[in-house]
Amino acid sequence: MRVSAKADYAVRAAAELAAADDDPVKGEKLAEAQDIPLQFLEHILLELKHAGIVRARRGAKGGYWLAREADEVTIADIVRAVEGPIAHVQSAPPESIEYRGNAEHLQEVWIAVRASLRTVLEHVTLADLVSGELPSEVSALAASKDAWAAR
Amino acid sequence: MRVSAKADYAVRAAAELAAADDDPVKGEKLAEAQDIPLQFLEHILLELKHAGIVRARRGAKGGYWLAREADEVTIADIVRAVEGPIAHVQSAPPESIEYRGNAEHLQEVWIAVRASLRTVLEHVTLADLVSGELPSEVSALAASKDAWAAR
DNA sequence: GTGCTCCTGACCAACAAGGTCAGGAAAGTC
DNA sequence: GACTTTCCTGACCTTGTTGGTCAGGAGCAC
Repeated sequence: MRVSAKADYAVRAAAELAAADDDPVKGEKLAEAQDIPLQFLEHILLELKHAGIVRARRGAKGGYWLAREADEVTIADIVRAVEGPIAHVQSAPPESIEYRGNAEHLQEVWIAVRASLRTVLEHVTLADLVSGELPSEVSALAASKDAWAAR
Repeated sequence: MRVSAKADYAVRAAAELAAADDDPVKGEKLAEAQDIPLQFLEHILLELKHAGIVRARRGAKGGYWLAREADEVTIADIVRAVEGPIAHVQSAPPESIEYRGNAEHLQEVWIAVRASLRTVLEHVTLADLVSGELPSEVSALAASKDAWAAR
């Protein structure tokens, strides 16, 4: 239940691309802006490219840019591109697991876990992230005092 | 963003203990009831014991039982005992990370992710799980059509 | 003392995380 | 056409995690 460095880096780089608004941005500039190891970032950007989220051109004047508008790319898209499916249990989707005995209703719990993750990740777009205007359900979650307490 | 086999096993075993209601249950019986490799399960139960969730006695008539009432143990307690903190980013709690440039608001997003996980995991108790009567927010999440669709 | 059951550490193979290194292949510039 | 720039790709590396197994010790009950 943790967020990998790769996913965090990917979202941060994508946020920079969203702010650059279709102008190609060099990998090196992204790496500097977000303090990410360049060569590692290049691998990540390649994955985002293969997922159809980002485009790229080589050579002078080359760089990376978003394949879609910033308000049509969600955090979930990016996390899935680099980490794979969200909220799998034992590497399988929760709807495919059969539980027995007293754990029978655990499936519904894991489904609810996935649904709750989706309500955040699929509703925040890169445009939201850059502008800081998160969807109301999300900022409500982040606003409660409890949300900031470690546990 | 996945649920490990260990966490899944731990919750399932705990559900069996919750149903047994303070009678010591042998590891072997738990392993059979939930189809978990016995020796692996013993390690997991040990972790639950160290976390103060479970108690145990050896010898004939020995076994495991819950240290607290089933309605006072949440899924979050169990997941934390075996997987560590929920929703850490790059192995650090989201409230401790500083984001720069266009990713500045990413912190709020990760905080919201953690909060949304907590609304599920901290509100479902073992008693809820065994009875099948999940808290209304949770069953609402699990009930929506979308929640069961793979993506 | 003799089983029974938990407790614990050691070990193991496979894989993921988080990178680095080295070179190739396009795109633009002169 | 040569040269530079920048992306593209695969190979490699170290460390830790996942998902276990194995072997023995320690406490409890009879």
